[in-house]
Amino acid sequence: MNLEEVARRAGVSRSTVSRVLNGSTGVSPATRAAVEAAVASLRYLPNQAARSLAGTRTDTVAIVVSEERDRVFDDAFLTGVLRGATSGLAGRRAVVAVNPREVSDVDGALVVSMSGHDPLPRELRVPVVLVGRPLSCGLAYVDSDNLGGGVLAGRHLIARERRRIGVLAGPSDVAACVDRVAGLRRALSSSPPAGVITCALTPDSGAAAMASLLASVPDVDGVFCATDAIAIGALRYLASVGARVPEEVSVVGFDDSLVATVCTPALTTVRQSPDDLGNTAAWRLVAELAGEPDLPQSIVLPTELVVRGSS
Amino acid sequence: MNLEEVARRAGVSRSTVSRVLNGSTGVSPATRAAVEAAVASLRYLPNQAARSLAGTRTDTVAIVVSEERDRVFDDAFLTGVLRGATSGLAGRRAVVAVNPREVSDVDGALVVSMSGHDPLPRELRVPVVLVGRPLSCGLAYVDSDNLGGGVLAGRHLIARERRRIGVLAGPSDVAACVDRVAGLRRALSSSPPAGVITCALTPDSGAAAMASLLASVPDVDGVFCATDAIAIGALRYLASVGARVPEEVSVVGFDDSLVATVCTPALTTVRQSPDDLGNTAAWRLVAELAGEPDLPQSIVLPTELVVRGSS
DNA sequence: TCGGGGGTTGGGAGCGCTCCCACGGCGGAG
DNA sequence: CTCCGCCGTGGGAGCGCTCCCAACCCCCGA
Repeated sequence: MNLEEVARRAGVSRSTVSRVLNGSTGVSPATRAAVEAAVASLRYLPNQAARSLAGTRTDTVAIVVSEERDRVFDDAFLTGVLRGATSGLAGRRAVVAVNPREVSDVDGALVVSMSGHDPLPRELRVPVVLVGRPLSCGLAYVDSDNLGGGVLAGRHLIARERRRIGVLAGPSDVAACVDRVAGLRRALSSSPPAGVITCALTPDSGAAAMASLLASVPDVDGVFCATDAIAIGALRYLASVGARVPEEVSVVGFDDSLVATVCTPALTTVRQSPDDLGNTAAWRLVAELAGEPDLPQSIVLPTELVVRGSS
Repeated sequence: MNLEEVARRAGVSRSTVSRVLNGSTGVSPATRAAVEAAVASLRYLPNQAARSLAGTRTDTVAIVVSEERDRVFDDAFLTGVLRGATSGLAGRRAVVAVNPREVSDVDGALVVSMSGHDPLPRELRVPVVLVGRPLSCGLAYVDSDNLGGGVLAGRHLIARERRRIGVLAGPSDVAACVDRVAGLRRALSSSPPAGVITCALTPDSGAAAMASLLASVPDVDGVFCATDAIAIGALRYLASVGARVPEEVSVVGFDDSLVATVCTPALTTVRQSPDDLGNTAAWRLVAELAGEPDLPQSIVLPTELVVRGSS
């Protein structure tokens, strides 16, 4: 089943069918109708390989998940982004890859990378949109309003009359964490945090960080954690030393992952929407591929405070 | 950059380069080395579109995530399968799709579908391997040993001297749930469950199911939940009515998702490995595409009981 | 010495499509 | 009425590769 057959069926030429199938300017309505009828009755599907070979585009976009370290991504974050992205790709094929080097023959790429300094996106010779703000390079990106979310968390802790606030900040090379903590600092401007501990993005690391925070600031009464995973560890440690949450210490996380609703007490956190992130990034990439002018270099999606029992 | 250039650089013909790049029988060692050197120095990457067009395969596999209902999949399950699958695809490209109808121009497909009766895989005109046992069709599949896991859970409840065991069974058209419950029944053969409630795969639905189980079997002392998500709801409901877990009621889940470690008490559950599932399915598909004979129609991966505080 | 065969290699054809140019027919202007 | 220009259409070229067949070379046996 190829163009030629459709053309024969419609009583026109290959070229005309191609015109109808594509942008198709300058085809008379009658001809167009005939072609469309032939396409429908033959259930014709264009051969993507031939299209790519002859044309200048592949109608394929790479989704690169750069997961260098162990499971830095919240699984729900990743599936959300993936789900949003695939639905926003407007008919283009999505090839997923873990390694950007594997990527070739695509029109563009969506790169989900936690590490803010990842040089790999630059090596792709196609338009790239990042999911998550990069720390170093100047590529287009879509990100949650981590700074604003941090501000919300900070204001909330202040409203709860917390005065000795500690921060479990996550890694210093993860832009999202950096921004979240920056937001908190902004909200706390008059009274800076009593202690800031960097840590990895796991509950265990969060627990360890909570321990050292408590060691250096024994009277801490509020803890802002850069991610829910860290907060889970913090809660666990606090419980293990008998500190009451939220009476003695308020704990606020970030992400609103599923665990935030399940832990005890349920976690006050800042919600972001991974689906929207993926979807928006896909939209931005598609727009760029379509040649739309004046596209924003960065897009920031709102975050929202969700108050639960831990604060 | 095309074959011709590589050929010129290596001082051979297009055909010879092609031979080296592919299975390549009958190329002299010297020639092969020259070609490989040229390929390397030119950083040549074959054009996938041209390959697909000229050859009989596309080196592309579809990963179809058939997520009809709302979020039936545990996110961690999906990311695990995806991660495992992409790494097991042996260099083939993976295109992800939500709808099998979008899929064309692929050599084969991996279908992750919760619904056991999905007719869509059959419509794909390529080899298909399912992740998860289908209820109706006879396609090749890879699945966790849900039955065996159910048996482990049942034996565990018996060892805990539970005698009035209830089941929150999940939906009756989800093969994994059906199998898990069947395993439990097998372990409990001499004393069948005191009550079986079907429910959706969400904590809320689990909580509601726990309520009706408690209504019909007030003295229930053990609950087997077909998934951790259901178990979370059950725990929540039990806590809300003041039932002590595990003293009065033992609760066992299935999946060993992250929440199982976070809830209170931590959940005894059956562990499966989504990564292995995806990886094995990919391997099976690749083997079939490579024409390997005598491939198993079904592959079942082991599950493992993880005992925590809830039982 | 000559012919035959196997191991290597080269080149043509063609996959299905897009792009581009050329061609025919029609209407309006001169 | 003729000429020009435009709209709509057809067909050639060629994208980069694989597949197939033919050509070649060298070594062996007769």
